[in-house]
Amino acid sequence: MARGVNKVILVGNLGNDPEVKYTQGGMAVTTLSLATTSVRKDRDGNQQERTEWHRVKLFGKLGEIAGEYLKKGRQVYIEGSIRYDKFTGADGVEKYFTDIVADEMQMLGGGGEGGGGMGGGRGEFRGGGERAPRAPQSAPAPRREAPAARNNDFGGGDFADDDIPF
Amino acid sequence: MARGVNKVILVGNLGNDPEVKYTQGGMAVTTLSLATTSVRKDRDGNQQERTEWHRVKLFGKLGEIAGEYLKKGRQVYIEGSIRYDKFTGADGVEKYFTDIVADEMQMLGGGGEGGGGMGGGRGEFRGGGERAPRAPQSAPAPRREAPAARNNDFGGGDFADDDIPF
Amino acid sequence: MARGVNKVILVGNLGNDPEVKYTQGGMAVTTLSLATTSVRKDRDGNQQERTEWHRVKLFGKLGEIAGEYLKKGRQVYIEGSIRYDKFTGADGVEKYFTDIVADEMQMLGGGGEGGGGMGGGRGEFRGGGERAPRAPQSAPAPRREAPAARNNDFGGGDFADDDIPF
Amino acid sequence: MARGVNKVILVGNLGNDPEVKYTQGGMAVTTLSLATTSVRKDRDGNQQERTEWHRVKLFGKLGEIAGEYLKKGRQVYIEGSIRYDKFTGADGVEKYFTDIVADEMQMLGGGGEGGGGMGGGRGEFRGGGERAPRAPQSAPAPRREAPAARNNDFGGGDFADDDIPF
DNA sequence: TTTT
DNA sequence: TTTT
Repeated sequence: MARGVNKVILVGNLGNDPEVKYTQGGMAVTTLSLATTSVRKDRDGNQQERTEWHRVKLFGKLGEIAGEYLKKGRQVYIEGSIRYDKFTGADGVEKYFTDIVADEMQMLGGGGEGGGGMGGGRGEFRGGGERAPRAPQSAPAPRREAPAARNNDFGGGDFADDDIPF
Repeated sequence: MARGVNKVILVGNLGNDPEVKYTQGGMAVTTLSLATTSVRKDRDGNQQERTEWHRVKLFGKLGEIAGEYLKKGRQVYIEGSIRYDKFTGADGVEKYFTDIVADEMQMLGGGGEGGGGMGGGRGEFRGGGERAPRAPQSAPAPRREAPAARNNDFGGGDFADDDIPF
Repeated sequence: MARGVNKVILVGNLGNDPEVKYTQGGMAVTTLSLATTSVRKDRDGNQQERTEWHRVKLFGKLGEIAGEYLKKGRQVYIEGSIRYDKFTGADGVEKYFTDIVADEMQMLGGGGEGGGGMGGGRGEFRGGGERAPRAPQSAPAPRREAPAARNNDFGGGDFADDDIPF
Repeated sequence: MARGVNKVILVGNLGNDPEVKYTQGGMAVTTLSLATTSVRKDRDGNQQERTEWHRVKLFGKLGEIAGEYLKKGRQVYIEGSIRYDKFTGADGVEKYFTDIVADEMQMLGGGGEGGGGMGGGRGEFRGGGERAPRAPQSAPAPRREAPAARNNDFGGGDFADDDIPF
């Protein structure tokens, strides 16, 4: 990436269960509806609330993990970037969409029906857009240990370089 | 604010001069068009670019300062939050808008026609939505010193508390 | 503030109960010990963990709220800046300290003894360094509603300006 | 990474040229001294400045690029995490160090001797800790195009997946 | 030690 | 010293 920074950090609760789809290539594309609420006082001193509903997209392994562990009501930390898209419908009307493309996810404690999920586990995930196995059912089995993954974490490489003073 | 985090950090260049308007109450509402570009390789190994154009809104004093110092091409750091709005047009068609509401701004060196602006000065600004004087011309005069302001910086207060070990 | 960005975002768990002190001027100064853990694979493919312990300082009302609601084990979101300090001890030896000075705090669900605290409530706080009342006992009484506060939130002002399209 | 968020975002100027060293394994380890300055008013209404000097470490390719393009005075955007270290000197005295470990870097316009560097180009870099070629001189040749790299960008992989709607 |  |  280059020329610019486009970074979004969200902490919010899911308004619904994640929606997982797969591309023809077998890559998971998961969509979350995430609420963040802010409060301020109006000029009469009354508290006013406003909730933003973010549409968050998670690709590849990150999307699979989200589909596996997140549930409606769950609180989650998302780091990603904003993407604006425009589509022209069959009726010729242009439609605009704004997505948050996640490249990191961290489940937070408690909240909603999914609260405590994963046996109370909490984990951070950074999943990549790498091609998922063709069979989506092969999503990662629940692990006892809090799973960890992140976008652009291409397993191999020499990053496990003991030279780096971790 | 409460229940959630909704934070955006952008570093980009202005596609146009800032557009400054004033509310009936005399508050500045400035709109920036800010580009952030990312690069990736497609499956054929070719570099692909994608540019997002963010619509950034700055209110009050922060908006005045932006209107005063920013120019097309200028590089700027913005911190704020995402806001989604929906309007129904006269034709009954719903239109969606996504804005980045700035609560901090920092001019960065160089870039475009405005490059070096402010006599080469660079400054961070945190402006508030506080009501501006009715006469918009009363925007802060250019200072030799890099001006500083930020949203929610309500001048007075006891924040200049020497107890705080700065 | 000016010329630069110095921003820290942490999500971690408290290793101990908050430690609250008061300045002569009556301002709360609360210190948290906050753990963040990262995991990586070493070159032998074994998972390695590393935990950073951050010393987080919260001043004024924000410090009072932290002292009131946070407990050992609690998960919390902190936004602030890094501050490096050097002191010379009575023995003439220089000692270095690094603090995270919080300007926003958000309690997250679950975790530790304090888990669920506040009647299960969750809240975001932005507290200021404004001078606290001389009597520290006057910390905000627990509210049923998730309290909200933030640094530089100087209550009054005109920010509750209905002109701003919240 | 897992269980926690430890994120730092800095925009500052280099106080000196980068210092590049190499591990026995041939990996670049570059150190920057980065200044961020904040301003506030003391209780007498006088402006007070305070500068933090951050010690930023960049490993692998990211370190090579930093050593190649950054210069004293240059303004730079850094994203990374905080790492606290303790060493015991030969005299038995414990010494503490705090580093910012970069995982993304973005050169910003203007500033100091290096100002405009790279033929006026500006680029974002995300370099990895991947093992560099044994011969450090083989650092990437200056490119006309703003180079791009980031930590954990393990070149190959399937990330160039045209399925992902970029 | 930067920058303004 | 936390958490999983």
